[in-house]
Amino acid sequence: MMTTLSRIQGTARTERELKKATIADVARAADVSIKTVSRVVNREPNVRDATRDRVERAIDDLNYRPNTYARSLAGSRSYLIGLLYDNPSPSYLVNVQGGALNATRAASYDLIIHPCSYQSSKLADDLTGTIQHSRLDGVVLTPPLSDMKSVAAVLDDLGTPYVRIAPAEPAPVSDAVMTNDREACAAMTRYLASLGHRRIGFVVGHPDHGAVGTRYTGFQIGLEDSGIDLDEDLIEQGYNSFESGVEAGRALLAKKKRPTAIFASNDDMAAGIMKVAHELGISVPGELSVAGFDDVPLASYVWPSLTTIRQPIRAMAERATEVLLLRLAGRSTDDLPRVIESELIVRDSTGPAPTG
Amino acid sequence: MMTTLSRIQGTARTERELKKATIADVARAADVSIKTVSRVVNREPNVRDATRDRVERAIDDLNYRPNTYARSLAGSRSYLIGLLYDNPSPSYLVNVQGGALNATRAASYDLIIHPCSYQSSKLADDLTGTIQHSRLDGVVLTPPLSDMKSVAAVLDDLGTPYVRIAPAEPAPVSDAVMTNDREACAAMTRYLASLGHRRIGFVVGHPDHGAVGTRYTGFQIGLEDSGIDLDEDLIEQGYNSFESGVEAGRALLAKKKRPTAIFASNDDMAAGIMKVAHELGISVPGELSVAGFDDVPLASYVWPSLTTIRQPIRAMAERATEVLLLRLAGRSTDDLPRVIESELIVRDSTGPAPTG
DNA sequence: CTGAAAGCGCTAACAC
DNA sequence: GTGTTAGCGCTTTCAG
Repeated sequence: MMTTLSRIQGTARTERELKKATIADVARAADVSIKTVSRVVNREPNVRDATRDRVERAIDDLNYRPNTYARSLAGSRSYLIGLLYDNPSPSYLVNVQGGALNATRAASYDLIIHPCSYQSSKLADDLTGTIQHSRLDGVVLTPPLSDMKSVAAVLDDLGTPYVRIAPAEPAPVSDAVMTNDREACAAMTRYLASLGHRRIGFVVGHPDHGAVGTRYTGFQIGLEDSGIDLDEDLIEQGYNSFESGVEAGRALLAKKKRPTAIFASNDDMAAGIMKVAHELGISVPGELSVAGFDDVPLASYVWPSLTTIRQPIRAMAERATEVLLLRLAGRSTDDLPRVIESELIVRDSTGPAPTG
Repeated sequence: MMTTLSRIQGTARTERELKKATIADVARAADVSIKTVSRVVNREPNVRDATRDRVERAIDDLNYRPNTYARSLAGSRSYLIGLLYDNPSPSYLVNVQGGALNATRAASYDLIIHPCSYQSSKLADDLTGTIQHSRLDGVVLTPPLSDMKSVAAVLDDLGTPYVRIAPAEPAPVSDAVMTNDREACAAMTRYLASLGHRRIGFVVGHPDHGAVGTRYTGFQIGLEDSGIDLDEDLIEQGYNSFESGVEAGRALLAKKKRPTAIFASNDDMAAGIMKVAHELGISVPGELSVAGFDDVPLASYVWPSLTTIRQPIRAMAERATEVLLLRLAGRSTDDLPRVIESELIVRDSTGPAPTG
C-alpha cells in the first residue's frame, strides 16, 4: 500500500515538476523580481512581510528548490563540508558521520566524506586536490588528522576554514571540540582503586593519536589521587587495535606479579586483553578486572560486558560541524560549549580485587 | 619536516592559483578555443593528437581543474552519486562506503551519503528531496532499501538510475550486485553436519532484509544435502541485532533437547548466542558450536573467535557503483560479473558434536 | 577537426 | 524595500 501511495504522489509531483521551477518562475508567480525571491530564499532582511509571504507561497506552490550549482557558481560558497578521517574504527566513524550529517542537514549543506591515509607522503596533495575539486567550504578534522600540523598548514594555505575534533590540545588559531578524557580516565582509575586494586596495568593508545596521551595522564592523576605509585612495569604501549591489545595483554598477564586490573585506552584493546585472559583461563572479573574507553558496541557484546567510558563522539562531531557552519555564516559561536563530557559506564568486567 | 615541505609546496602553488585557472586561461595558453579544451577534458573524439597534447600541457602548467558547478549548471550531470542506507551495522556501512568511494573517486565523482529510515512514512519525500536538492545523477541502494518496491517507485518516477546491492532477488528492470548467500549457507550447514551435528539450530534474520530469507533457504538445502530433517522447533526468528541474538539464544538453549550447534544469519546475533552460552556455563565449542555470517570485526574479537562466512561487501559496493557509473556514461556493463562469492571462514567457535 | 555564441540559474553590485 | 544588469565557468547547439 505504501507502494501505491508513493507512486500516486510521485506521479502527481512529476507532472508539476517535469520542468523544474526556477527562480524566475517563482518571481513571475509572486509578481516580484528574482532578486526579491533570492532575498527571501537567503533570509536576507529588507523584504516587506506581505511580499515575503507571497513569495513563500509561490515557492511552495511550485515546489521550488534553488539550484545548488547555479548558486555555487554565482556565489562563493559550495554548500559542501568535508569530513576528513583516517580512523579504522567503524563505530567511531559512523558516529562522527552521523553527528556531522545532523548539522549539515539542518543547514542544507551536503557532507563529503573523505577517508585518507595520514601517513601517506601525498597527503597534502590529496587534501588539496579534494578541497579544490569539490570546492569545500570548510572541513572537519578527526583524530589523528586533528593533531597534524602539516594538515593544518595545508588548510591554512588554502584558506579553508576547519574545526578539529578531539585534538591533543586546544588549538591557538582554529576551533576544536573536545571531551574531558583526562578527568574521565582519572575517575575510572579511582573507581578501580576503590575496588581495592593496587596493581593496575595501563595500555597506552596509539602515539599518533594525541588525545590518547591525555588519557594516560588521566590515569596517572587517578593513581595519585588514590595514593598509588605508578609502576612503569605495568604500562604497555598499544596501537588502538584489537591485536595490539592482545599483545599488551599477553605481556601484562605474563608478569610474575601480574596486575589485578587493566585499564586500556580504548575498548578494542580492552577486548583483546579479555580474550587473552580467557585463553589463559584467568577469570574476569574474578581474577582480573578490565576497563576500556569509548563504549563502542563491542563493549556490550563481549563477555563479560565491558566497563568503559562513553565518549560523546556523535555530539562532538555535531557540535564541531555546527561551529564550522556558524563561522561560515559569519555568526558568533561563543555560546556553544567546546567540551562535551564523557561518562563512566560500569558493567561486568570489573569487580573487587582478588584477596591475597 | 613534512610540515615544512607541504608549506613550501602550498605556498608555491598558491601563488600560481590565487586566481584559479579557468577554461579560458587554458584555451589562451594552448591557443585554441574553449570548446577544444572542453573536448579534451571530456575525452571527446575529434581532436587532433597534436592539439590534444598542447591542451594537456597547458592544463598541467596551469594546474587547471574544471569547475564542477559550472559543469553541472551548464550540463545535465552533477557528478554526484548518492549512497542510500538504513543499516545499523557500522562495519557493514564502512565497507559499503569504502567500496562506493573507490569507484566514485576513480571516475572523479563525489559520493553523498544518505542514511534514512526505511520505515518512515516520509521516506518517499525524504528521498525525493535529497535527490532533487543534490541533483544526484544516480543512487546505490543497500539492504533493506534494495528490497523496497516503494523506493524503486520513487526512483523510477524521478528517472534516477540506480543499482541495488544484495536484494532478495535479482530485479527485472534494475541492476543488482549480489553474493551467493544460499550456496554459502548450505556449505556452512554441511560443514556443521560433517562435524557430527544433527540438532542444528538456526536464527533467521530480519524479515525486512530480503537476502536473509535466502540464507534460511541455504540452511534448509544444507540440511537436506546432509540428510537431516528440518526441525522447526530449532528455528528462531531474529532481527539482526545482538540483542535479538541473545533472545534467540536463550530460547534455543532452554530447550529440553537443546541443539549442539547454532547457525545465526549474521555475526551480531551469533555473538549474542555465544554470550548466552557463556552466561549459562555452556562451553563453546565443547558443548555448543556457533556460526555466523558476514565476518565483521567482532567475529574475530569474541572468544572463542567465530566461524563465519565472509561476505565481500566492499567489493559488491564497488562493483555496484562501477556498474552505475558505466551506465551513466552510456557504456556497456555486460562484462562486469554481478555475483561476487562469499567464503567460509572456520575459526574456533565450531567443533565436533559432543558425543552422547 | 575546430570555433562562436547562447545560455544553465543564481548572486552581487548597484541603481531607484 | 525592490528591481536591473552583469557575470560565475562551463556545455551545447550550430557553423564552418
